[in-house]
Amino acid sequence: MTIKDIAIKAKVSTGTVDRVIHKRGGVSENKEKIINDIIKKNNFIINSVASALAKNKQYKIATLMPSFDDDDMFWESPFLGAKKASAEIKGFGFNVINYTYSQTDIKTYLNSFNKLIKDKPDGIILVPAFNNKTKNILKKLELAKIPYFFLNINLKGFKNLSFIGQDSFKSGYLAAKLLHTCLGDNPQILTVKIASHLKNDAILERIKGFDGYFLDNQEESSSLNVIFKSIKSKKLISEKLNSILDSNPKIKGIFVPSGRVGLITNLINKKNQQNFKVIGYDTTPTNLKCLRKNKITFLISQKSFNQGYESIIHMSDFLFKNIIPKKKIFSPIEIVTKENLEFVNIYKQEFEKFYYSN
Amino acid sequence: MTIKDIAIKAKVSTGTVDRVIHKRGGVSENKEKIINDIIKKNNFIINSVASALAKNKQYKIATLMPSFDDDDMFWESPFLGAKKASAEIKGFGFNVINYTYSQTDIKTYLNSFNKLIKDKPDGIILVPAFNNKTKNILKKLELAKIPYFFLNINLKGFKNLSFIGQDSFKSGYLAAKLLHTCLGDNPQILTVKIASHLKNDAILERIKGFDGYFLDNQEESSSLNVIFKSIKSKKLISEKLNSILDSNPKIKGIFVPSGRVGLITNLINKKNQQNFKVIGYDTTPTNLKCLRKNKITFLISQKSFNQGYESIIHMSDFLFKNIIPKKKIFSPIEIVTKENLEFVNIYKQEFEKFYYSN
DNA sequence: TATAAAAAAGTGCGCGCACACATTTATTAT
DNA sequence: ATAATAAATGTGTGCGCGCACTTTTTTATA
Repeated sequence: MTIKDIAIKAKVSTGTVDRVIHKRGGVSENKEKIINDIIKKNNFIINSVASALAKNKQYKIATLMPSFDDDDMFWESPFLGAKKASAEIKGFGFNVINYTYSQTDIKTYLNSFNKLIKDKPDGIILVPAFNNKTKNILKKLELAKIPYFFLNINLKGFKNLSFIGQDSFKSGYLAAKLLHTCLGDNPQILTVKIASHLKNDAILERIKGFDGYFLDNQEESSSLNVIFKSIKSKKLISEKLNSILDSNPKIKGIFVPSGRVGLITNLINKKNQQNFKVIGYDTTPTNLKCLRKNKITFLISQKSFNQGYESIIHMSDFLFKNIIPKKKIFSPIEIVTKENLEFVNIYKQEFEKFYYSN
Repeated sequence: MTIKDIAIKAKVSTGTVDRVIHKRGGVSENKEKIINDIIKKNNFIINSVASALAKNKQYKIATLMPSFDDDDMFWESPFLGAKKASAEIKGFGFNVINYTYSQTDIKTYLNSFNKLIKDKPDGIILVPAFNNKTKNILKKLELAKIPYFFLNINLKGFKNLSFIGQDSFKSGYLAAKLLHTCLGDNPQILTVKIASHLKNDAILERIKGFDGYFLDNQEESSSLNVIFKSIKSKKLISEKLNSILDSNPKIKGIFVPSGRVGLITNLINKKNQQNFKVIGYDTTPTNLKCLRKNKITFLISQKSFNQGYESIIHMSDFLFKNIIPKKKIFSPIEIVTKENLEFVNIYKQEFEKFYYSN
């Protein structure tokens, strides 16, 4: 069934059918009804392949994400996910341009944003940072009526079309549940925080979720916390950490509400290791290594590859088919252990192999 | 960059470029080199959208899966996954026809297969059953040179192009790890089997994996098993089950290597419930209900929605782009708990909403 | 009733490619 | 040297649709 077929059935021209399908107006009521009836009856759906070709329109989607390096590979995943989606939709006229910034250098953030704007993209995928500055720059987008999604990090009070990421509260809640299940009632758990965490909404939400679980499921719960100013002086962290663990032999679990969990567990003395159930976030190479060595019990994955992928797909669906995405698109909260870790980044691996071999 | 652009650069016609791209032969060596160099240099990738339109070819993919009903909804997921993929690739000329059979009635299996064959599909996605009969019918496919994938269940000794499903051994291994982590060393675990399980390779592999874990990680391990002939007489099962649990107070964990875990846990007496860590398979509605009520601790998901989806996508990539799939495509082994269950079928939910509203 | 203006409906081209067919050039046989 | 054949290369059409443009029909105005 094609537009032509419909036109013949309805005894009109293809132009009229086209007008009805795209609601361009200028069609008499009765003909519109006839055409719509035929469309419904035959379950006609526009051939998006032919549509894309005929439109002959080039769309630009820009992404702005933190960069990745050997020290922190986290942001490689969403980048590759976006790449995969880009490859899929290229034939439909979509060009995806990727910009990056350093999470510790606001200048790079603003610079990249300004470059990005100059491209005049049709849609933007943004991992927001530096909340106060974001307000200003996003005003530009709203004035220019450029739709944008937040990826991974959700800021409130913006007119982002969608947020694609994890429900951080619930992921913290799940972390608590896992430790509770492993350690039994009223376990002594050490939560390891880093000062910069306390500025990160997602991490704060995880902690809230973690505490919330025990509030919901136990009569009382006491918690043990340690906060490190920075992760630079590893010696300092190591000393402090081990002294806490030594002097609190009841501690059976360690919760690190960030992707730094591997770094932390590597600083625990050998003699202490494996006495604890350790749970943290993100399947970075460092963390996976610790998981393999039983230094970490569970990792909670954000499925950031999928987040990157989905963000591009949803944006293209919005631009191309005018499908309005949900305000919040939550990615699954995935539990990773030594025994299923090989399947975790399976799509990423597949894609890398494909992409770099082309 | 289009074929035309390449033709101009290489000072040949588009036909010659076409011949090189599709390796149709009949092009002189030097021109072929010139053209290939331009393609590589410019990272040219064929526009599959235009290609699909020009090919003007209709592909048929047939699926043959077990049917689903209120009693067992498991097979709805891969069906919907396949539906989603179908919708995506329809514009590329793909028509997906779904056939079903009853896992307890071999006639329906053969009937559906014969119908399927008559469609002369270009590719087939098959959930195999009745091993001995499968051998015969698949010979027909091999004679007709119709490529086929196995979905979810893998039989050995066939010329299936690919298998898409879970690594059952490893999923059993993971199940053991989870119980071990929760219950500590040398836990008493009851494994609940049903006679029909023992004919199911996947379930046998899970059990192997489960036992394998304890062999790998403990000095010694004793195991407690119960096998039920059928799941029909629930009263019988209930009595037996509770008597075992009553007389073995050391039992702290229950392992059901199949999707019947919800049914089983529902038959445990109230007073006993929640004393155990229970682990089983598949996120069927029944099982999810038990998870919500804390009757089940962990479910291991096969991600069958994705399996259905991926199978169609890989088949279409093979038929359309001649991309040969891996011999075994393993789907992630997903751990589901009460706290992350809402995100598990998120794609399925999304799709259902979309599909049934169109 | 004639005419202008607006609304409705129709027409034709081109998007990038695949493929059948036509034409040109090179090679071999006579 | 010429015809016959094979190899190499070129040409043209159409896939289904979107959109600009043209034509026809209806309605409003003098």
